[in-house]
Amino acid sequence: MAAAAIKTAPRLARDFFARPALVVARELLGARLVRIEDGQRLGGLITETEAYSGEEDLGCHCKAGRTPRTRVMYGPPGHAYVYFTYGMHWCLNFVVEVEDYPAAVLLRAIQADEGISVIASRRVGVPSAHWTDGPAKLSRALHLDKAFNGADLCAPDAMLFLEAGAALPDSLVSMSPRVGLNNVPEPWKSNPWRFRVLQNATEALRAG
DNA sequence: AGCACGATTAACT
DNA sequence: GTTAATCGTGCTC
Repeated sequence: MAAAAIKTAPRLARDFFARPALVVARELLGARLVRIEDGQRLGGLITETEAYSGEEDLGCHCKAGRTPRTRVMYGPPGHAYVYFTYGMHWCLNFVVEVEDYPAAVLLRAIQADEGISVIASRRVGVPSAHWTDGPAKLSRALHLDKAFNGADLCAPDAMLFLEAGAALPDSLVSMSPRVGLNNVPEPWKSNPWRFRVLQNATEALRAG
């Protein structure tokens, strides 16, 4: 797809994020993630998210309460929470709900369509279908790391932000348990707080 | 100071 | 299906 065919849309503002994590996670599907690097737009349409909300959610990092790592999740909504895991991976979240209540939406996959040549250079040897189909993969593709932890997504000069997309009907969305919570007790392990755009719908998104 | 584990990925068998 | 890579984080001693 030619870059010229991509239309910019209104940015998602703070009030979009200041809602329950489950609502934000669902509505982010179809929205556009944009990261400005060296004056160039990198990004794509969001196809998979997960919701994490509250200290009582034992799948959430904030089950440990306020710590140096979780500090930004207790801050105001509309900021990035970027954490490091497995000794080598960065994962991007968006802080949601209200200040002093820890909640975030994990970005698990995007359909990249801007800055493709830059993304390709970071994913040498990997088929394009797998460039950004995992939380750590998309962070690597867009060069997102701890430098973005706490970044305000709603600032006028933000280098990382979201743009509104077309609303997706429920028929194109699947809900399932969150990934990677194998040692987390029920019911949090099985709560269907993972949201995905169905495969065939992803193709439709790509076509526009 | 030491330890076990992790909101993952890629490369195996 | 299994497992190594690799180190920050939060917990225990």
